Amino acid sequence: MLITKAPKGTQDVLPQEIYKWHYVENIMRDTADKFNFKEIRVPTFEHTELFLRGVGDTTDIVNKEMYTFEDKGNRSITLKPEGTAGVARAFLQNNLNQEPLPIKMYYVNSPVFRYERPQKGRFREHHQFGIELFGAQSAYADAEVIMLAKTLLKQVGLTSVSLHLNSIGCPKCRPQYNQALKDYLRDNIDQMCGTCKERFETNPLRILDCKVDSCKEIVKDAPKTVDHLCEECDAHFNTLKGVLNELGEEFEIDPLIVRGLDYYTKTVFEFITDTIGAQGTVCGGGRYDNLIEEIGGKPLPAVGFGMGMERLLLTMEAAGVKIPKPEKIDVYFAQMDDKAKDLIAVKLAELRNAGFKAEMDIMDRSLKSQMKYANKIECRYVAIIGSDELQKGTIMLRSMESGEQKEIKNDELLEAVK
RNA sequence: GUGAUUGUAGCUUAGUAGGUUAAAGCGCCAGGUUGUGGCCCUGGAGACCGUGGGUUCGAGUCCCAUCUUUCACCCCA
Repeated sequence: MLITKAPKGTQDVLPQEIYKWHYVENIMRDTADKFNFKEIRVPTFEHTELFLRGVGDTTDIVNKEMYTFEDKGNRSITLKPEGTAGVARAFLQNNLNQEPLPIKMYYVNSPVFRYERPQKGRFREHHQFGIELFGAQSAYADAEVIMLAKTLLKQVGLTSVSLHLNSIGCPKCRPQYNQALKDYLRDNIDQMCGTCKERFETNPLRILDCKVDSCKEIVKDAPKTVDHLCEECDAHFNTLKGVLNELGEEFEIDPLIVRGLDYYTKTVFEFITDTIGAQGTVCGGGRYDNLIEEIGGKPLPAVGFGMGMERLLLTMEAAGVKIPKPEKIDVYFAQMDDKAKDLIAVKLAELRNAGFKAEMDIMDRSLKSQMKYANKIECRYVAIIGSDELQKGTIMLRSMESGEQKEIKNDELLEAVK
């Protein structure tokens, strides 16, 4: 039984629905291209160490959600639980910092693995589109990345996915903020949940993200990161907000988004929808100025985001976005005489070479069945060749839309189906 | 990891208070006289009733376990 069942939390994308994926993938490529980002493809798995260092070994993702195993050479390998670390690794390994900066890259349909309990909009394997921009510290880089996401959403027909923005500061201002937060929480920490008690020591920032009601209540009036930014971070954030306003983009400052990956600094943002259930973050990203250094490179600023294909598709469906169906088949060849098959094969090749989408019967069905089949797979024309036509050197060409049918010469086919 | 939920033909479902050969619609395949689709008609294939135990003379229908589905928590795309 198990061998005919996909593992929990994974999904097949079937031939009948693949056009939906192609549709958004094409828009992603086009949009990235307009912003002059270039595609990068990196491995599906990396050395576990990369994620421990890059994503952070106190994060939930690394702690309990990674698909980690030892390969036959005793290397610890992990299926990537997010897209950025692998790209950063490739950036360093291939010395892309020696190329003219900034380096602007994207990836499409990149599989991401996390051991989670599946639910609506959440899977053990999902696919991400993502953007990484290396080398620019300007807030205009943040704006560019955010605008790319925004444009993309618009291109796929989504206008009501809201942008939530925050700044969580940098290593310079973080300690002061953590101090302020701890000072505020200290009196109430007893009433908070177990994980928050731990976070209080290891990563107080993440307490802001806690969903336990009692914790949320306490956190509600906690100091905000945006009020404790150092001069540089504050200026950066103000510039970003300024550009977005200038561009007429709506956003909401959400002091509680902190993101679950340790590499983020300064800007963090999410595009959130309330139409697809509890897992409403369609796109999440931010600035990660420490990542490159963290994994062994010279310090280099960077910004990026990841966008979930499955969630995007769900959101589009919820919004009633109409995705164009694949093009019809131009010509289907029906045969009523074995001797016609070679001729059909030749005609078929001619049509295909000329750029048409064409098929022939390879099931040896009756003419009636061939017609029924042609109808089901949606053809513009059926070209019928039986012994009569074979003799006369003609083809019976039937329009499946109008039902009209005419006999044409063999060599008139290309012209007739245009 | 926690809580709840689901599991009958490819799909959507029906299966009486447990009782003989498990139904239907859609889909699929084939026919409906001489070489032809979309409607209609007829026929056919297709289900070890998720799996493994148990209760019972007898279980798709009851019990247990397990896997799976779905939703939520958590986390995140």
